[in-house]
Amino acid sequence: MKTGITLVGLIDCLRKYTCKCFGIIFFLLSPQPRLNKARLRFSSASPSSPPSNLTFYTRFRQHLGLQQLSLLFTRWVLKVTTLSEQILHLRSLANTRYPGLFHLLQENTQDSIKDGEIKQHFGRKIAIDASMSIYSFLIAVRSEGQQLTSETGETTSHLMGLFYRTLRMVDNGIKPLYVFDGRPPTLKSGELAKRSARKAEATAAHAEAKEVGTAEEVEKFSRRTVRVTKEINDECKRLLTCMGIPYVEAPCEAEAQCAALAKAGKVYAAASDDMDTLCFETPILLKKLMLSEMKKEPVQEIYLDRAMQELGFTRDQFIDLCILLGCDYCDTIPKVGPTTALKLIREHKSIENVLSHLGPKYAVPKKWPYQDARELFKNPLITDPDECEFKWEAPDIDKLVAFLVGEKGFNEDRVRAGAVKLSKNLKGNTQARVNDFFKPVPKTAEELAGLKRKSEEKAAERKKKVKAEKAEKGKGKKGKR
DNA sequence: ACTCTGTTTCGAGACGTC
DNA sequence: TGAAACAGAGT
DNA sequence: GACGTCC
Repeated sequence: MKTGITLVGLIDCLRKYTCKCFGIIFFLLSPQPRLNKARLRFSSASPSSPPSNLTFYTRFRQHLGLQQLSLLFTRWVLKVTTLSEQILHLRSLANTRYPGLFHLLQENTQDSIKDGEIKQHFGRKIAIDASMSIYSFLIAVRSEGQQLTSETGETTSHLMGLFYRTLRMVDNGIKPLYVFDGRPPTLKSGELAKRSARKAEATAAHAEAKEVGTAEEVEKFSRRTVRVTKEINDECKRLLTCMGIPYVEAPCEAEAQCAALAKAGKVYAAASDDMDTLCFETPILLKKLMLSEMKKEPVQEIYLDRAMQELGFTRDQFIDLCILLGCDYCDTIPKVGPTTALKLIREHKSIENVLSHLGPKYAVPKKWPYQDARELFKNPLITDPDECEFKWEAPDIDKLVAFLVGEKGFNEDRVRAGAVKLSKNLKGNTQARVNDFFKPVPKTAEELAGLKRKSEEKAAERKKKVKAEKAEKGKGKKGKR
């Protein structure tokens, strides 16, 4: 036995994770196991063609440096191979997200995307996907790799993140409305299966790292095993209630509910980094809302109507475009990327027409539920926005302190200071709207500037590429576009 | 030349102090 | 999980 | 802006 996972270690692992051996196999077969790269050598299995049982067996035997494996172990290997095929299958189903929609809008429209500052949204109500935020808090709010905890050892990272982020928003005059996830649609099951496989992988890798890996590795994998549990969600809801910040529960996807609220005019916009939200017809999408102040990055404001208008698309066409680009619900057609997708929809107007005019070069996935995906975008399961009651109220300071300080061990002064901010900004609530006077003004000046910025950026982007390659040579005259 | 695809790597919160 | 930057392949 | 702390 030279290096690598020991047989004992592996079996031990298996024992711990009987049902999760998915993870281990996945990990072992992964083309580039990140952990123990040097020690796991039999990793050349390509994702497209799972190794045969024999190949796997042989590799494994060689790896362990054994003449032959016991019968029991052989059986295990067989089982493993079967599982691995399933996993690889799952992986091949991996649907890509929208790597392109944002860029596509950037490059093909003039002013559907506007950069701004957080201050511009003073006084506005904004819907936020709570689960997304909470998830990122659980991953990011850490100290020395460990989540923050109360004295009793309960995680408090999510409360920490939610509390201060909400404070910051309120401080900027934003009235946040949090939207919690319900049950995911069944069409998403493929995606979810993929995720759970990944979780299993991470869990196994995490366990393995704890045994033989470095602290960094352990930390890395611990982040990947993060899950937003019901308890965590409930605590967050409780916190929001104490803070006087409203929330609603979506029957299904929070993104869809956010969009519906925005569409109905209940809130000004949906804030999300996920372009999916646009497909649910939010008139305005705010991207990178919270990054701006600290990192000096602008808040990106995306207008759906302008995007569609400039692309010359109807809503149906826009959705079809998004489906071609790739969404959570179904795969993409191989060889159809952003450029081709745009061209196809422009030419044929709908996926149906695209399909009937599609050359034989393109292999449409056999099971391609684009109609279902479309349906989900057009008629998502949501609660009628008119039935959503939400109000921003004064914080219940006593309860807030009891909860955060009493139960979770937060610093009392900080919590009280936060509560003061909440109360103070609530007063602006009734007055609000002072900034409405400002809005029309920037429209001329800023949009002009925005437009210039846009075209400059685009020009710069293209020139960068073109110039970098061609201007150097001095060969010069290729005014692209 | 253009497009699509695959690989790799990194970061992901918010606050205050210095 | 994903986004960005890069290299590679197919057309 | 680079760091340490929050719990």
